[in-house]
Order: sequence, then structure tokens, then C-alpha cells
Amino acid sequence: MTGRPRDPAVDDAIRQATLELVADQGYRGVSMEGIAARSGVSKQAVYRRYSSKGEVILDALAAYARTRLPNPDTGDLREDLLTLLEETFAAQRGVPGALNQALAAEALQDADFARRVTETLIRSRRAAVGEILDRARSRGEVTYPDNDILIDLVFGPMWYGLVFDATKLTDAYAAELATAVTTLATSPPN
Amino acid sequence: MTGRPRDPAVDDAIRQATLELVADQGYRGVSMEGIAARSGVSKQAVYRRYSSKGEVILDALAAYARTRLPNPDTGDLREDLLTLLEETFAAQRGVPGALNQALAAEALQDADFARRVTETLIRSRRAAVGEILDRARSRGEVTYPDNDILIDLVFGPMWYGLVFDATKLTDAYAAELATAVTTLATSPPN
DNA sequence: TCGCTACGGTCCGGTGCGTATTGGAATTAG
DNA sequence: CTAATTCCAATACGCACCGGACCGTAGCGA
Repeated sequence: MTGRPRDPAVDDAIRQATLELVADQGYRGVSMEGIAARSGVSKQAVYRRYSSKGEVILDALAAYARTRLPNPDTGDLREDLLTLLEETFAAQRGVPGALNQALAAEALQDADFARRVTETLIRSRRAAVGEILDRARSRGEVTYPDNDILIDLVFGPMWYGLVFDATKLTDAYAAELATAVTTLATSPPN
Repeated sequence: MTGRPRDPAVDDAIRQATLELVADQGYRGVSMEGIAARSGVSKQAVYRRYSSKGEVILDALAAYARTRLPNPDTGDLREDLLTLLEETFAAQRGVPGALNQALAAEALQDADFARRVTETLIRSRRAAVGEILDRARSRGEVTYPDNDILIDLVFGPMWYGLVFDATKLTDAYAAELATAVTTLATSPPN
């Protein structure tokens, strides 16, 4: 049986309320009851769609990520990395940053959720950097043998910053990081 | 007036209970009431000593860190980094790792606490790596101009791993990371 | 019409927070 | 010795949130 279809307006209201709450109160200000109250929706309407607070945030962030996934291709490794890092860090200074922080907080409390996040979001972000590296590699720019560690060096500092000091993620820092990773990736093999 | 002195056994019981709880239940399993119950101490005895759950965890971890702070000096940069990373990662696979995860979860929910953690723990850990780099620099091994970014590349991936997959922090990974950072630090200036 | 599912609203038991009170034990000042 | 002070365990409180259950109503398909 199909039954009554879900009201798309309810979906939108939940997403919107989640964004607003996490934006101006951070992870601590987000609760299932709070989301329901703010969106003018019953708690069950939320629980019918999401099994936990983490799922709500993950969905909101996934929707955000679908719209803009940076994948620069300028023909120069450092330029590609710089563009990607600047765009990514700029996002971390705004609402997506708060969402990522909430995501991390949730992941730290639930290993299964952490795995879900990895498979949903992290993987595609890493793939984007992997493509940049592969293109540079085919141009002969990259000599470093291991993509994975290079990707860790790109994203590691970002999460480090998100946890302890998000203001660290400036354009200047993006430039330093792009330079460092490029230098390593193109360093002559010994 | 001095009044009745605090019972040191109570301090120990609280610390011990905190370690046990975070070790086998993670951050989610840690609560002020749980700590009090497990340690056989009244809630007020806990609140008299710590203003929040984060403070309890921070103190437990600081006590842990005071005992063993790795500061290898083998005369070789990669060797020093490898030793430090292996020891550090090994700790992250155990109780201190769970404590660090709890710390991160708390920091993500409280910016002030994040700053406190930075000043208490992070700073000294970074300084340890800074000394390794400075020593190598004075030996002429290091050419890379900026210590800070190198230190970020050492610890960034660790926190990245702590958030999403602590099993990543193996000896093999420590070796890869030590190689990468050493390669970058000693890369010829362009 | 009947069966199903969604909706808002309301209530429930349970848990944790942070604070407060009570009655007693330990310590020091006078 | 006594009074003041601080600690202690135990217990209770109001508040917020969780996850779910139950209403009565609303929309949709068979």
C-alpha cells in the first residue's frame, strides 16, 4: 500500500531548521526536539525520516555537498590543490564548517556512524584530490609513489583545524598547505 | 579556615573511574553521574573538583601525558619522527586514544574548552616535534622554512584518524607519515 | 468505502545535567 | 572544649533531551 505520501514541505522545513540551528548554536544547540520545534513539525515526522541526529546532519551536509564539489583542472598541480583548498576552507568558515564539526562530534560518539560518514562523504572528497594527483601524475609532475598519504596530508590539517580552531583555515593557510603538499608530491625520488 | 581536607582517595577514585568508563564505553558512556557512581563517590565530590565533564577528561589525560612524553633524539630526523609517531600512534590505539577522542568530542561542543585543550596539551606536543625539527635543522637536515606546517602534517592525520577510524594509526602508517614529512622537510629548496 | 501511511499534538519512562539540602566527619582557630 | 569551616555520602530537585507510543485527522490508492 502506498498510503498518504510524505509532504516535501516537511522535508524542506526539517533541513532548513537543521541548518539554522547548527549555524547559530553549533552542535550543542541541535536536538531532535529542537529541530522539530523550529521547523514546526512533529517529532515523529523527523523520526520517520531519520533514525538519529547524526543522520539529519549527514543528509543536510550531503545535500550541501551535492551542489558544489570543487574539481579544478588548471593543468598545474599546485594551482589545482590551491583552488580546491581555498574553496574547501572557505566553506569550513561558514555553515558547512559547523555541519562538519557536528558530523565529527557525532562520529566520535558512534563508530558505525563514523563509517557511514566515511563511505558517504569522505570517500568522494578524497577521490577528488586523487583525480587531481592522477592528472598531475600523468603529466609527469608527481613523483611521490603513494596517493593516500598525500590525500591525508591535504585533509588531516583541515579536520585538525575544525576540531580545535576553525579560524586557522584561512586562504593563507590553504596556500601554505598547497605548497607543502605540492613540494612533497613533486620531490625528486631518492 | 581550612576545614576538613579533601580525601586523596576520592581524587584517585574519580580518575580511575573516568579511565575505566572511557576505556570500555567511549565518550558516550562517560557521564558525571556515571563517574560518581562507578567511583563510589557522591556527585558533589566530583563537581567540587571539576566544573564539567571535559575538565575531568582533560585532567585524566594530562596525568597520563605527564608520565610519558616521547622526545627522541637519535641524531636522524626520520628516525626521531618515526619513534615519536610510533609511540604516539600506539598510545592512540589504547586508552589515551579514547581519552583524546573524548577530548575532541568535548572541544567540538565548546570553543572555550577547545582553547583550553590547545594551551594545555596540544602546545606541548607540538613543541616536542618542533624540537626534533630544530635539532635536525641545526644539523643542516631541514631545508623547509616553516616548522608550523610540518607539525600540522604530523598531527593532522592523527586527529583525522582519531575522528573517523582509529585503526588507521598503525606502525606502518607511522612509517609512511615519517617518510613523507622527512622528505618534505629535507626537500631541496627551489 | 476500506486500508494504508503521513500529519500535528501530546504524553510517557528514562537519563543526564547542575544545583541544593541534610546530617555527619575531619580539621583548625580561638 | 567549642565554634567555624570544609569535606563527605546520600538524596532530591527542576530542566532538557531522548526515543517511542498513542491520539484524531488528512491524503491517497484499490
